[in-house]
Amino acid sequence: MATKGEINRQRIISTADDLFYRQGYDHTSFTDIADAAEIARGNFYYYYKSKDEILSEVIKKRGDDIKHMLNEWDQDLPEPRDRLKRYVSILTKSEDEIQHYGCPMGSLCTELAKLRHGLQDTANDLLDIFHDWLVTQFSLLGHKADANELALHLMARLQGISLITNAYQDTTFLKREADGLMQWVEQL
Amino acid sequence: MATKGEINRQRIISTADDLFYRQGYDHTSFTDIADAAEIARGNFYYYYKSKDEILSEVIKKRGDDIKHMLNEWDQDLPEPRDRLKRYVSILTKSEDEIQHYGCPMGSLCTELAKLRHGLQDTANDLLDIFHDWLVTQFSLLGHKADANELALHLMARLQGISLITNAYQDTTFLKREADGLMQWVEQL
DNA sequence: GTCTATATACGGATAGAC
DNA sequence: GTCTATCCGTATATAGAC
Repeated sequence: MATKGEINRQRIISTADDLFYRQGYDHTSFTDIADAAEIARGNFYYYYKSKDEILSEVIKKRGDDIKHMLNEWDQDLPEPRDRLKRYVSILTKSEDEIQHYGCPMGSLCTELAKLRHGLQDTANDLLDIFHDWLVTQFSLLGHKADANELALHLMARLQGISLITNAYQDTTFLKREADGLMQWVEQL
Repeated sequence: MATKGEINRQRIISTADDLFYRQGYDHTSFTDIADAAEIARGNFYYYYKSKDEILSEVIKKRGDDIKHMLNEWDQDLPEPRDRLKRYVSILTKSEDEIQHYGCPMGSLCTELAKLRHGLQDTANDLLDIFHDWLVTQFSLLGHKADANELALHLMARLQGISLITNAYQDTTFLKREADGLMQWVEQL
């Protein structure tokens, strides 16, 4: 049963999630979140006692979302090679978001590193979820010995492509690189 | 002749340059810069009329620094392949900075995109300086037709490696990827 | 649980004495 | 050119009426 309080808590977190992605964590104020979620600013602290706590919940939510997505991929795609291709296709499937706001994980990790924020390690857990899943897929493909290296390599490729696409606000490069990565996965 | 005013202007910009890199632009206050440069906060506006103007000057300085560096490389290294290797070796030569603060250009572009800052295009000019230089080197190497693609590809690789290194605060991956890129340049 | 009003700190930016 | 004092807006966070 979803009480009204739980609905409000969820709305705060998903609104903050969206705004942190589009504007950055530090640059997003309580007023921004309150206005977007249509919840009075003062009423806010009834649900969460600090901005850090909201960030912590946002990261937790993102982790749950990623795990849920990877579980779906595992169920839909029995072949590890198809799963890796699905991973690469994140680029083309979310090219509009990447163009305007970059990668949600990558840009958050970059920002928290500059802020020397205490939740930096927590944000890295998001990278680890993908990393561990990729290691599994590369291992299943018969690259057990260098699965860790391949996983990090592929993640870094996606991060670099996202960053350049976001900086130039243009998806031409992204499309070409996504094609190249698909062939790379194909030939593994 | 360097007047005292010019020395102060330079000190403000190079202090801001350093702090914008390590803390981010938005997160760096006038107080931070004033304290680090040992110049009174009020005295500050005698030299620059806004924080944006300081950012603009910092970007200009970074551009000048990059151009100067590339000119030196051109003079020291007659072979385009050696020049490309020198570019890749940025990673290992500045691995400590990358580990703690990421790539100065990449992290600035990422931040300005989130802030929807008016100087975003100006920051992209820094990327263009490298891009144009890389296009020249790939063309000289006989890859004139796809020099643009190769240049963007290589830049994105460095950005991805820098971001992952910065997030995990570990240079193991960077060293391995730098080796891989060296081989890639060798086999072109 | 929800609202208004407000405390407190710090941001960028300015005025004016010296 | 250099300093102190200060304006004004906004940030996070809290108090307390309802």
